[in-house]
Amino acid sequence: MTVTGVKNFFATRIEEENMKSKKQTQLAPHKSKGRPRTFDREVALHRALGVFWRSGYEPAAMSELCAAMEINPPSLYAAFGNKAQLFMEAVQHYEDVYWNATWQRMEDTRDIREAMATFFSEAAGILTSQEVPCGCMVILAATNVSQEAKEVNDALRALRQEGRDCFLTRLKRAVVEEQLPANTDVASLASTLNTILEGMSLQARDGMSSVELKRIAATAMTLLPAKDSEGDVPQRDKSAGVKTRKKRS
Amino acid sequence: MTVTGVKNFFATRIEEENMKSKKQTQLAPHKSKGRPRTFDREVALHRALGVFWRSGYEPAAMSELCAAMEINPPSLYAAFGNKAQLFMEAVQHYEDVYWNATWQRMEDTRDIREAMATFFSEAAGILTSQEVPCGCMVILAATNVSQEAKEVNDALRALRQEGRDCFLTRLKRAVVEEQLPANTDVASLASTLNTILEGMSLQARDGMSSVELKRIAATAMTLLPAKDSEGDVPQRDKSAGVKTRKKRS
DNA sequence: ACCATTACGTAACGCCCACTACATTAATAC
DNA sequence: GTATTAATGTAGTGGGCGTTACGTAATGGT
Repeated sequence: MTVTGVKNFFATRIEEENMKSKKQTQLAPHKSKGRPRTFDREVALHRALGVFWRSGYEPAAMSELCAAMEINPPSLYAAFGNKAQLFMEAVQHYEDVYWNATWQRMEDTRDIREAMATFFSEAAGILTSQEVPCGCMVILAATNVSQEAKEVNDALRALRQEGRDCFLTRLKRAVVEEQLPANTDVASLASTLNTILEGMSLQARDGMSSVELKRIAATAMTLLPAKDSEGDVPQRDKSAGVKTRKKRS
Repeated sequence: MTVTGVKNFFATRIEEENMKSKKQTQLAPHKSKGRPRTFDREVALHRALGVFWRSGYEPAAMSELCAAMEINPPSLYAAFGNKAQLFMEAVQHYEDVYWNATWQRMEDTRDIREAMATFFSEAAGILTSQEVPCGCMVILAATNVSQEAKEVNDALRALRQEGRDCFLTRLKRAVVEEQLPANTDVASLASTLNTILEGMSLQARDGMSSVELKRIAATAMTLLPAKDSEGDVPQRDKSAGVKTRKKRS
């Protein structure tokens, strides 16, 4: 959902294997002629994801990736193209495995405050889910890269922008559903929430615990303006008045 | 003020010149015997700062630095030691030139809301002051560095922590001065403000304008709980009591 | 059986990095 | 003057990076 155009950032795909054998990784018999590969492509990709997540894009050396994936350079290049393509595929995998469900849950949860609180709480968990402090791969893995990795950074920046847009869409819906005041500055609020998410990612990389991050998340929830029944700024109150549920896949 | 121990992170200083000739850069006559240097050390340092700020620590190549500083490698190494020491000196210079006044102003401003609003507004200006999007050097210049640059990253992490501590100290004072409710969770609030500052830095590096950043800053100011005129309950207090306030100074 | 095709392991390739020998030049000390 | 000290420019150093030749091994097609 949040990730739409990742695979298209590198149009020249050396590897089109997933076209002809979509589901098979190692179990299904291979249709093509040559020697079959001796490693599980998805397992290798997942291991590469771990390296990229912990080290970042440029500090992750191909030798390190090869060691973690337990394959040699020629196998890696034959299966994934090059470092940038491997990284972008790892990012796609990362979003699918770690974030998509959480984003979807934010969209599905009716009450805006519960939706946001749950999202940020879960985010705090994801950001600290690795054994080593990492933060969010989309946010951090390509910061401070040299000029030649600009394409990768641009791709990740687009994904970060998608996150901000998700916040905005969700907040707009909350206004329509009268869970937020009509005069709420949803644009600034969405940007601020996205800013906090990115900041939390930096904090997580600095070693902040999940508990502390969730405390920040809880504090950030006070950014959501109280629903004005009629007056100005009363206390927060949740008498659920949900109308429609916009499900989008 | 915020920067205290930068110079001590690299105890082995090749260059102790600033001990024997503290103020002279090029103007004052040199006391020592040998051939005098033909470049202004502070000017060179300032140019190095620009390169590090825009490129980050590791992407900044020594060749790039030499070109910007208009000196050759041997002169650079003789004057600054090595890349890490040059960077830390640039960080010190960066704090002095760009941030110290702003931090100090936050401390000096009586009203907490005005202090915070001014700080974040000025921060938005600093983060976008370079021609190229950069963000904050302390926050971003050493993210995603390889293992061998860990010392540099640790030094910057300590500086980031100092920033959070500055927020905390200022907030505590505001509580004492009864500008914030007594039950304010100053620890979480300080962490959240620091998180937003770091997030703003990432946004700035992604190209966000000063205007948008200031909009975020204004939105973030709603995090500050309203001053309770009497014993009312102005702020949510669901996270129980807060302990573990680490006082460090 | 034989070929075409594909993945494999070994061993490198060229490039750029931070860093430095070395001879030279320019100042002070005596 | 001569000696001493220190900064300079040229031209490299070794090392790690991403990537790839190349010969071999293992499959399917016929």
